[in-house]
Amino acid sequence: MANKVNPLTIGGLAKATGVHVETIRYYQRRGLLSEPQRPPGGIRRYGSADIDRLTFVKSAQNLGFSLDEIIDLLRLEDGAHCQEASVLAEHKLQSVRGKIKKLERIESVLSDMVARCHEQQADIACPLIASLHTGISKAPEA
Amino acid sequence: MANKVNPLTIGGLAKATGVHVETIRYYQRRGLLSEPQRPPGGIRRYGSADIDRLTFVKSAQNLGFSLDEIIDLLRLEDGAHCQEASVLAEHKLQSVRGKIKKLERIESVLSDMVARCHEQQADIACPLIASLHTGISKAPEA
DNA sequence: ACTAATGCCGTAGTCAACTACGGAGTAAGC
DNA sequence: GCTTACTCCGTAGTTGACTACGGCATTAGT
Repeated sequence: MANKVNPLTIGGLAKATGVHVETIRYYQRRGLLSEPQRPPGGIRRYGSADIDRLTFVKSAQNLGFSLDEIIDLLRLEDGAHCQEASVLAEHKLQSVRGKIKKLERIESVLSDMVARCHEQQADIACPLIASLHTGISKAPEA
Repeated sequence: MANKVNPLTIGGLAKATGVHVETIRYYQRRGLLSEPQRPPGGIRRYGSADIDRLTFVKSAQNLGFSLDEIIDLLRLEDGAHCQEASVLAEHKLQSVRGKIKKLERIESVLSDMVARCHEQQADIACPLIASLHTGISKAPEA
């Protein structure tokens, strides 16, 4: 009973996209992907539009968008809202840059600590442990 | 009934450290902070050792350690296990560097997309939305 | 025609790190 | 001595993104 344009079962769609079946069903429940009509007493079929949609979701997710944010992006999906979409993307860009800054601070503190551990020869106390007691690494929120 | 060495109630400890009362109690349940003896029919009191401990936890958390990892660090807290501690820190350092790399890739893709949105004048389609459909931004796992 | 594999569907569980709630006991200020 | 605030304790709810389960229907392969 395979449709010509929508040849895939949900399992096939899962294989084609690398997205777990249960995750696809979860996305449908969340409204990220529509559920095709189910032929009376039959099985739903999926096609390239669905693959594309899942690709979109995964791409956006890889860029750090949450599912809720992706729902927003999907509302703009026709490309007629470039302005709006780029505002969302700029916000995300700011937050990504904030996270990078924070991680870089962490990196420098951590590598300092590790370096001091390696330098230390016959000292008694571990400089890493000691540092943690002083609250040295407080990082402002991103 | 305030103790000379341990003058703080749990609420005072919360204020002194900026850690929510319920969070302190949660840490006690998780074994990150011990519960002082409760005088018969009385209330627990806390002191500077507890402040120090919470500072330790928060510092480590700010460095990206999970509570489970912090429990490990606390086992090494006496400073006699510098070697072990620095192994944990080096692992964490690797993972932090991985996260930074991944975020930097995301940053460059996002800023590209935003830039193309801004350049675009009379085009029809939004380049940002278009990019998301191609799965362009797939980032390898950290 | 029969069987193994899938699909469908609703509900429930997972993880991490909290956060909230409710009711009873205790402490502190006036 | 009264009132208000705080403590104690166990349990349950939250968030985000899934992941699993169970039972029945349907489909694909032989």
